[in-house]
Amino acid sequence: MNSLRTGEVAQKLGLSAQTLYFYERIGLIPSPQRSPSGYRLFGDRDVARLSFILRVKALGLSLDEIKEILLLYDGESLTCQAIRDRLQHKVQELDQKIHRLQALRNELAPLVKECQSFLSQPSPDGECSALRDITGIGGNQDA
Amino acid sequence: MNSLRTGEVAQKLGLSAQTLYFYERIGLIPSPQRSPSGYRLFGDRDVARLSFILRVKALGLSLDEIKEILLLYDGESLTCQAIRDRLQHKVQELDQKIHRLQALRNELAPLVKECQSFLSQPSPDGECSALRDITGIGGNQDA
DNA sequence: CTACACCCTATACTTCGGTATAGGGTCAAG
DNA sequence: CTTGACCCTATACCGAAGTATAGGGTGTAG
Ligand SMILES: [Zn+2]
Ligand SMILES: [Zn+2]
Ligand SMILES: [Zn+2]
Ligand SMILES: [Zn+2]
Repeated sequence: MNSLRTGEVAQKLGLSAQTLYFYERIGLIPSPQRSPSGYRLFGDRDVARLSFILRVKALGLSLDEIKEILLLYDGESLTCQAIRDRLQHKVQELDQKIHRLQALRNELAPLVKECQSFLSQPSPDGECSALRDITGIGGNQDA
Repeated sequence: MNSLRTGEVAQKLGLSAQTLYFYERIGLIPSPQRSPSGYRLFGDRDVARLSFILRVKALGLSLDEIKEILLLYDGESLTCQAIRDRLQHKVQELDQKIHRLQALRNELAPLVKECQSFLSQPSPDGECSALRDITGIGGNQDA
């Protein structure tokens, strides 16, 4: 029975009003009721749905993935299995992303070390090997 | 003395011509010489610069970060220290990103496990606790 | 009545690293 | 001379998740 206006919901959930419009536009939430003058009135269910969205978003799911889950929910076919499949898929994606980033990190880190040791103990030829490795050119040079 | 046309450079480096135009537009590479009829003619230095860009991009630096380095290079102030600072900064950013993703992963994984064990051995009340945790609502429900 | 806070819609803009398209020019072979 | 491969510019578009702005309506307090 209690209904909140856009600004109140935004305040409560830490969103902007624009974000609420946006979620409505992309079909993540249904268009809420309106007051006679056209103001949105969000009921408890609307707010609960938004809370769910934010909770799951914080777990790292994209709005599209959340929308998929909510479609199942709306169709009353949101099962344990469906959730499990999606979360598992997401975990795998996260693992892949983590591995890729670690691979990059492990290529970058040695170069830093190399530069570091060169800075503390320059070799006689005056050129850091990491700098040379990266540029593939050597230090500065013209034409 | 040998100069390549756009398509040849693109072919050689595994880029599209559009990408070359794009790099030129954003100032990553200088506008190369032109033939009398207006065709781009990339010299050895141009190709070397592009190779550098691709090499460093493969290390995970953004085009903006690469541009910064190239500006130093163009100003002949590309030092070991400058490179080291940038790479170190990047490594730190990668570390942060990795940690964030791992935190997400570690929040998600237990939920998958919970659903998994519920699927193999449903509890009497017919509701998976992970499903309840996530939705904050329980299974399906209306108004 | 008027100021002000709040609300509405529609549209454009943001970042990033390009890709796609439209509409035209150049050049060598046949 | 025409065909076809190549080149040019300018512009729009992609995904993701919004943010910003313009231009207007509503509701209440003084
Ligand atoms: Zn996926
Ligand atoms: Zn160095
Ligand atoms: Zn940074
Ligand atoms: Zn479950």
